[in-house]
Amino acid sequence: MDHLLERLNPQQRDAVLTIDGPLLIIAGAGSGKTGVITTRIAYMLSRGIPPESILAMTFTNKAAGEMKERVKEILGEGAGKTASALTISTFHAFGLSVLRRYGRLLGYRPNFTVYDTGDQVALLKEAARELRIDPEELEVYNLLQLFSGIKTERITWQDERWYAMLNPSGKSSQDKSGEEPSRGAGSISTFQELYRSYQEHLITFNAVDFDDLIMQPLTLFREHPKVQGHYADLYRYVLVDEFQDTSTPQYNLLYQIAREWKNVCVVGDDDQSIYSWRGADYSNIERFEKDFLRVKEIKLERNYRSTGGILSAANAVISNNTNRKEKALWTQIDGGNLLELSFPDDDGAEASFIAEKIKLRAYQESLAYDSFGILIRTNSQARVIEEALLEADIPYRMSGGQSFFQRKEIKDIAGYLRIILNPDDDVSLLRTINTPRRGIGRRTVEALHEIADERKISLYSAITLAVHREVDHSIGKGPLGALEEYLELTARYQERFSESKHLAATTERLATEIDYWGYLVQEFQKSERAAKAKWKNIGFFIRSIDRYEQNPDVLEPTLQGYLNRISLQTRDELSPEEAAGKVNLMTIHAAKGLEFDVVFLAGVEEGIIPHQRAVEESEGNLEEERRLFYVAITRARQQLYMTSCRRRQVQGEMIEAVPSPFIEEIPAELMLKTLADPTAGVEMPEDPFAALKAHFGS
DNA sequence: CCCGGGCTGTCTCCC
DNA sequence: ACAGCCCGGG
Repeated sequence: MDHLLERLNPQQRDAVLTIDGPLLIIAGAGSGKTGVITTRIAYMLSRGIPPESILAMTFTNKAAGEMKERVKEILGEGAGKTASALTISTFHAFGLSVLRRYGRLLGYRPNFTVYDTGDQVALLKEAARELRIDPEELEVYNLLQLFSGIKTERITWQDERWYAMLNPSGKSSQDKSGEEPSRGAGSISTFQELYRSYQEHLITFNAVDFDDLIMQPLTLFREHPKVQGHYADLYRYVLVDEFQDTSTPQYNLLYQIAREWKNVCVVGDDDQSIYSWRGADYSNIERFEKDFLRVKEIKLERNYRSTGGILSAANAVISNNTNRKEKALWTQIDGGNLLELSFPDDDGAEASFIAEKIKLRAYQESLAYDSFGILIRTNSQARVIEEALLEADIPYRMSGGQSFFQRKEIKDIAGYLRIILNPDDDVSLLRTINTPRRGIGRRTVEALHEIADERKISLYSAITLAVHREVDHSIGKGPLGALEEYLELTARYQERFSESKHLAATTERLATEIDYWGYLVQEFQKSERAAKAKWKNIGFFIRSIDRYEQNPDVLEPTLQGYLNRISLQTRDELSPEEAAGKVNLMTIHAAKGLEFDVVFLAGVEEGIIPHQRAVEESEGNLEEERRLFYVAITRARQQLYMTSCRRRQVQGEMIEAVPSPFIEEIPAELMLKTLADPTAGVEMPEDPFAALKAHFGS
């Protein structure tokens, strides 16, 4: 322990040693924050604080896993058990565990399902269909954002600025083909009705959405003080990382847990707050100072990551923001290379510039590919870059895009698992009822809906009624037989999953029994490769279930435990092994907390960063976009390349592009403006590794 | 009544 | 260019 403390600077050491009372750590980018947090936890344990009484909240599941690993490392041999007894999780995962334990007090049956965004969309469309509102006329994603705001009490129904965004001018008002639309989809009362229906359906389906994972535990704590007391009593030491990105309900949850012992340490950096669109509010820092009296504040301002030049550029950019805690990040690392800005002709040229440059530098400086990061503002920028990397034979990983678990083929199989666990989950039922095809089409599903809507029961119950002829219906003989088989299949696997404790093997059997492979072959007749790739993913999925079952940290592996876990994994987070030796391509959001020797920031153009929709939405968003730019810059250790295309392909069309206004906020003397060709004036051998190979004789 | 082949709008960021 | 949806054949 002592030697660890010696390695820290005075502020860091203070942060580690202050374990009692409220503590606010303002940790600038690259200030060694993660090390401080993990050392602090290890220090607490070394002082004899039981691991069960420590709660640490992180921002992503990956961060939680890594924190646990690092604490284990610090503690050394034989401390695995101690580390496992710590509670380290995201707010959402924590809320989920509370609901799993006490949800029945709120009326949840123990097998409830967690809906991700895709499920929410499906549910909303269902609700609309039932209210005879044309889903075509709804901007479902915007509407879900509105509902989220309502649920988390961030906005009220009176808040008019939201409606503007839900009524895109000139679109919904034009009726096609002169026919009356089924219902006006743009009025407040319609939205309210939809919201109510959305909520009712969640309850009927025994399902929760992400916001429920925070809001329901709060309700639980309010209505059952004993439960609140249990948690408040248990967690005598609480720590929150990325505090600037906590939302108000998350803060409230934290407060309910920490207010008793008040040993609460929050770590954050207001300059890196980049999630306000999902409710993050860094004014929680001020609330914290008011709610917990005599808060000790420690600022970590020494940066150990970046060269002086990069840091100066970052500082200059962020100083344009008003309303921030004054900070003076400094470094002892010298100025380093200038930042480089170039202007490729189009996004294709940008991509090949990046690929070439990586190849060249990897060769010239023997840099490993994983020391490069390519940052993008939107996922749509990824494709061209991926193509260039493939073309150049550069191994890479795109992270932060669609999660593995959100792929269609995975959601299909997971849909079966979900319906087996919770038959009332209509969203999963609709997904699986005719996938693979079993002859149940639109009409049959409509007939089932009629039965279900009338009685306010789930579709699964409706099927049961129909199959057992306990209700009048118009379903034909063929489809009815198919429905019966579907019922039998799910019932059979309900039994198998409860009997056999081997989840992975049972899932494999299920995939075989429904002949998912045959379905893939059928669906992808034109591309056997596509079918094979998807089947391979199913294999990965089954192995991931197996890993879950084998994981010693999971005390009692269950189908529900697994499904809950994956529903919180909304983005691909690669393990260190998977990422080794690969160039990292990701959005700026996904890059928060990471660092690379060489960083490429692609698309530094007006409309991309700052993003057009962000600035249109509200004036205040410009500062958040600037913080995003700041986060991007501060990911770089040695060198930062920025590219601003002259033209760019947007939705198939080539448009003229203009450099981002943020570029002008970087002092000119820190930046080198270059032409696009990276190889200009440098000789590249045919095989970049020929010289090395010759040298080492391999 | 179901299925496959053509057509259309689409993308900000994510627990 | 890609997923989700509409329409005519079986």
